[in-house]
Amino acid sequence: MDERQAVAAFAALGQENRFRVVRALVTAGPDGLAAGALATEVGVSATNLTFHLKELSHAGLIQSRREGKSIIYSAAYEGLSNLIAFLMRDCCQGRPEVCDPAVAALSACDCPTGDALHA
Amino acid sequence: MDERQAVAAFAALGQENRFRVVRALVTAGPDGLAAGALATEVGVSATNLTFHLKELSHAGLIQSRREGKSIIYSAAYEGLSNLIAFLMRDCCQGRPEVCDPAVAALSACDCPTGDALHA
DNA sequence: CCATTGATTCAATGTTTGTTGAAGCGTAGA
DNA sequence: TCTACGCTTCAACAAACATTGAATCAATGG
Repeated sequence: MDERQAVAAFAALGQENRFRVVRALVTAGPDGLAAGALATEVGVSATNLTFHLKELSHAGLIQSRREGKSIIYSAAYEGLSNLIAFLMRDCCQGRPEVCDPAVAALSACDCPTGDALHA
Repeated sequence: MDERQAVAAFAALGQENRFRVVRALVTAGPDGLAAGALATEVGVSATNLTFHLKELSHAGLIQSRREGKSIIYSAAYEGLSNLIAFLMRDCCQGRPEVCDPAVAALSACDCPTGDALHA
């Protein structure tokens, strides 16, 4: 991930409705959510949602697939992790002030990666 | 850090010139850089830089202090790490697809935190 | 084939954001 | 105190962004 992509991803996340979309999709897991369900959950019109979904897709943070009449959106985990990795690499630079708290947060997390850090 | 703050921080980083400012300040370390030096390094006018610095300061990503005629800006490490931590907590949710690569990036990093992970 | 449902495209609009140049404020040195 | 320097404030403007409603497209069921 280069600077241009990272900035685009940050810009995509720097909008309330888009951020909520990503959050909802990450929470939903790999199965994702249909556009209609997303619109309801986030509280925006279908038209407006489409606009934001395009933006997020272009930033590599989400992906979509058709399933019958619905279009299912899901989080692009790789894009998200690349963004975190880029942020850490960029901020780390020999300074634990930034990285340590991030790792601490990860350790407190309930996921397998967090568990591994406990060992 | 709540959602509102996180979105503001992402929006702040989602602009090329602002992103470069943060990068330059993180690289510069705790000593920071004078506004003039920053303007030169990022390649924007003094007026424009002030605009972006205000934006970043308001997002909690940088801080400033006066030193003689100059005003020295420096990275707010706490704000940055809070952002990373928030992103990881929000994205992790029991899924190693996101967290694992981030940790891998950290491990490859040359900083003390990365070194600790090697052990 | 027609009607219906789910989602996108299009055009229009109001709002926010980024950029610029001129003017102003604070600090330091002569 | 006068001048120079560094940075910020202000006002103005252009560009980008977010939102809306009407029209359109794709898939399904009767």
